[in-house]
Amino acid sequence: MPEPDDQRLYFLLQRAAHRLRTTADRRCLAAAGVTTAQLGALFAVHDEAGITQQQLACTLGLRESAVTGLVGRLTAAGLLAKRQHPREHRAVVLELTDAGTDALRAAQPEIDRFNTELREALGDDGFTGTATAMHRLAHWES
Amino acid sequence: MPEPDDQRLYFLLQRAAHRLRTTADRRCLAAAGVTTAQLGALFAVHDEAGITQQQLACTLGLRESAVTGLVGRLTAAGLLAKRQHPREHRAVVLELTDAGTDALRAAQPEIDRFNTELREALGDDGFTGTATAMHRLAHWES
DNA sequence: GGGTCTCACTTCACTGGTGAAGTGAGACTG
DNA sequence: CAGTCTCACTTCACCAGTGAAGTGAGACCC
Repeated sequence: MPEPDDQRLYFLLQRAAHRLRTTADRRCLAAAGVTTAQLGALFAVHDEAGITQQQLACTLGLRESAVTGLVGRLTAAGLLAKRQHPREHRAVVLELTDAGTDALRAAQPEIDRFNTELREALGDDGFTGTATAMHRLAHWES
Repeated sequence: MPEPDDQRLYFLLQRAAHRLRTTADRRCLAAAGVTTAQLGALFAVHDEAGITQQQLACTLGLRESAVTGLVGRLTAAGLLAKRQHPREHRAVVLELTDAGTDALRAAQPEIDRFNTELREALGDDGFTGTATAMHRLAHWES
């Protein structure tokens, strides 16, 4: 029988996301010195070298101003490098430094472990079902 | 067939949570002048008048320092009042002001609408399944 | 009576996000 | 060729959170 709390999916989801985020951030900081938000950016640049900040914002689902900050912290940490775009004077292209690649490699096992634990916690069916639901919500219109 | 993205439940969940949060915040700000984080605190105080900041932190799943800030903004806005605890000199007890009650009432329809839309987007089964999963993750050990 | 302990709360430096306003070099127009 | 437009990026004020260190009035023990 669902309690009233179970009706308030929104608050439940926010709490779960917050819980997971702090846990994962702590682990990734210990393992590779980066947060999961930073890892997301590093992964995006790894998957598409020479990406612009605007494209990165779109990929991560953030505003450009958020990306300015995120990229600023990553370049300050020496994990990312900004270069001028060959054709578009306003744009910058982003690339991983060696240290960035190292950080990505150092974090990978922790990410895999975390995902495995998530799968164990939810069961295979719960895991894929939740992934589907999250995908739907992330791309939900209005 | 699940794409590789669907394997990375963590990032998917963070994106969905972020998406929902910004949308819901925008709507609640327009309807009642408060964010969903603030609504969470107001609801908690409404459900348990005379709650302390420590209990509130526990209820919301936050650190006490986060609650200091949250309560500070809410008292500054005149939605919450701090009083001295009758027996424990260090503690403060929180209570809703009339304006706080009004804000809660103004936000309620928006919350209900949002939850209904969520249910429509996921389907009844998806909704309850997701709620169960979120509940499990929010109370997950380690 | 004085010293120490307790512990709810606060403060500080930081990450990470929004949204609105600003910037400025190149393209485009007359 | 001067004026205007475009638009990727930046800046600013704000909200929301962590984690570590600090604070201080009352309780407790000699």
